[in-house]
Amino acid sequence: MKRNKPKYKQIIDAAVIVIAENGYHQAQVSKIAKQAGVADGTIYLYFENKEDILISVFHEKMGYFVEKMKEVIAEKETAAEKLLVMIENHFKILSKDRNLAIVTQLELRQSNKELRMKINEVLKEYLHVMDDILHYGQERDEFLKDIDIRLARQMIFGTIDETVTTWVINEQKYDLVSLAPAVHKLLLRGCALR
Amino acid sequence: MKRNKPKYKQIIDAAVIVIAENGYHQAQVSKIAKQAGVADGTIYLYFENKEDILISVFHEKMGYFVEKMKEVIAEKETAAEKLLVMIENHFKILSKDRNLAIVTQLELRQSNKELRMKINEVLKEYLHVMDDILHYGQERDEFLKDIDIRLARQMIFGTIDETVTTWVINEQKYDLVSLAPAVHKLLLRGCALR
Amino acid sequence: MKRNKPKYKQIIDAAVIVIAENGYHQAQVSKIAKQAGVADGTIYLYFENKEDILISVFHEKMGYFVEKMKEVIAEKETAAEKLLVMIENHFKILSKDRNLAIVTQLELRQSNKELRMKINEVLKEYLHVMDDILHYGQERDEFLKDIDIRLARQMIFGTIDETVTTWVINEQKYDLVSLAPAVHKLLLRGCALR
Amino acid sequence: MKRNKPKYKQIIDAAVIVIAENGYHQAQVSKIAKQAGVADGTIYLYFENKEDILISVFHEKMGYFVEKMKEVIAEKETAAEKLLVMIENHFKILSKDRNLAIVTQLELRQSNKELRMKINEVLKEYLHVMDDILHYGQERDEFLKDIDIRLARQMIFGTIDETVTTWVINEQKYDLVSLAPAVHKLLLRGCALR
DNA sequence: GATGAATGAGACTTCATTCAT
DNA sequence: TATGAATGAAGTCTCATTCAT
Repeated sequence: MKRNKPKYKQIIDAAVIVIAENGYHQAQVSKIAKQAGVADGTIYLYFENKEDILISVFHEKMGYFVEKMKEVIAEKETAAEKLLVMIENHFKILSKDRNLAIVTQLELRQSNKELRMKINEVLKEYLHVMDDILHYGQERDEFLKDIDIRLARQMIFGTIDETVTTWVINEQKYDLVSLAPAVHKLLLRGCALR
Repeated sequence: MKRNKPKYKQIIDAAVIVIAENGYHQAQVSKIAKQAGVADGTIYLYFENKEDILISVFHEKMGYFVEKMKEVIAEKETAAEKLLVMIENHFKILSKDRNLAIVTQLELRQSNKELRMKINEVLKEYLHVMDDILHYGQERDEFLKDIDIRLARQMIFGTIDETVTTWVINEQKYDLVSLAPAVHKLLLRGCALR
Repeated sequence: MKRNKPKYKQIIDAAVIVIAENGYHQAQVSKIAKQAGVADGTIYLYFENKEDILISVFHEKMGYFVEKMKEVIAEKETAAEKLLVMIENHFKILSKDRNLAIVTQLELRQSNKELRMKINEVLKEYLHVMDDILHYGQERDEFLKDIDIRLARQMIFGTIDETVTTWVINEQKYDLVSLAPAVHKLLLRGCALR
Repeated sequence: MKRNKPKYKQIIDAAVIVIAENGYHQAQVSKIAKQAGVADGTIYLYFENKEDILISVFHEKMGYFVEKMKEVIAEKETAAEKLLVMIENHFKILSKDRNLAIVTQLELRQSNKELRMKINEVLKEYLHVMDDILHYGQERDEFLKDIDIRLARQMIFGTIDETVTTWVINEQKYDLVSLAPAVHKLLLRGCALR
């Protein structure tokens, strides 16, 4: 399995750095190879083509993401708490790896439709985690029964994503993680007084 | 003023069609010219360069967007109603012009960072409209006083945007406009029972 | 005769200014038209094509050049004196019209082979003036009988031309005309002590 | 060092041939690549851009030129002899490589101002060789002490250059090298009887 | 005579991918 | 396994010239 060889991860990590530093359109295969300390041709021993590198970047990082999420969520009892730790950890992981944040929020979105479709496939697993929390909340009578799960998930993901993107665009100059409680509250309670 | 000449709009409209049908990276100037029924060189009598076409597409369409929004919002009394018509009209406009929806939600996001920065400039005006509604709601004691306006706006925009994008990715096969009330309710009330 | 209409000269003069200020390759027909205060299309009522403008520039200016030369030369008795006033006037005319100097010494030489061949045709008349002086000098026993007229003319023209070009490249920052006597002496006496 | 790899010289030589045969403005990169027997892209492994090819052509050939000159000049005792062998060799080198003659005398002069400035830098070394001979001649009391070195150099270079250009324009149909003694005599003795 | 909007051909350069070593 | 030199397709933009008004 190529996935487990050292050069595989070496190239993935090089890709994140090169894309973050140079932007998606300036991340040539030769630059990634140089950053990874291998020859251009070596890339093709581990990846089908350039697109495969980018998908693998997302796959690899998102895999860790979802795994981590499931872990922290399982430790909490209520749906509200689960949602909070999910938001917190989403913010934490991207705060810790600024390059990854730039790559996922800005650069990878410049890829073509086809690549983005494949990225969305990977994303789905994360979206399912959100759906699970929502169902769980409804079952426990924490969340409204009549909300449309898909819409609620779009609200949650859209809000989190927009928040992170705004933070990245503003060059990460404020603390993202500390926004988690307010975002959490907003998602739970909405804007209205009631 | 070139902006008012018929060929200007002709080219803008051609660009939307070509980008929607072929994707951002396959929208060559020659294709746009052909679609617009003009010579390649004519494009450059009306636009500085290819990027200028794309910015102008966004500018032109978003200009209409914001104008329309301000109009329908002004007609409503409460902040809640204003928010509802904003969501409705956002969905309506993109539902009516499916090509535009594809272009704004998927294709234009593939542009490089520089172009996206310029697009963001245009977007800001729309975001201000959202801020205005939020402030207005707080003044009228419709909305919670302690919510962070920026976060709330990110929730609103993020949710709307994510909803439209999901709809476009699913090839627009369900009715977007009819989702407006549910999205509106979610944004106002959140997920929780309270 | 178009040559005598005011717009003809207007365009010629505009061409000299535009070429001097922008360089040969940046002297577009539209710029010349603008400088001349006419529409692009009007150019083509007076000139066949762009090349025709450039040849005409040279023709028109060189016509004056040769005329002036013949005039001042006729006033002198000896071949040596004739040569001196020729050099002096060559330097004077180009010193007075700095734009023309730039155009003839630097810019017009960037034209293609074909155009330069045509320019050379125009130049020939000037070269004949030099030949005439040389023959006259040999007849009067002022000049060596055994020199090859063509080579001598190449020396005279080459030296004058190289001197003017060096002066233009050095941004005309010293007085060209005052070099005339030294150049004259060099051409007459050569470098050697004898 | 790319300069020493075989393809580097291969491309330089191809450029000389293509420019001589097609003219400066018709010397497309693709033609040069074809003539050199490499792919278009290969050109860019050895040269920054098209201009770089042209500068390199001049640099490479002129380097040989100056080297050769210094060599033959060193072998002669008197300034007059040095001048003679310089003229002879200038004529010889260009006579032997007719394509190079066309390129240096006609085609490369069509380049833009910027490129010509860079070419002039390379030329300066050759002009210094002339200056050295002139100084040497003055020290040895072979040449007049009161001549202006720069003017004299302009005479020498202007004459040689004009002679070669005339020969190239006349399609090289007479023997250039045999003109060397007469040119030499002219430069030394001038036109006058004394 | 005068205008100026429209035309459309043409070339430099990049970079993902290959393959002989 | 690993290398890296070589490949070659493909697109933006300029500008001389035309011609309907």
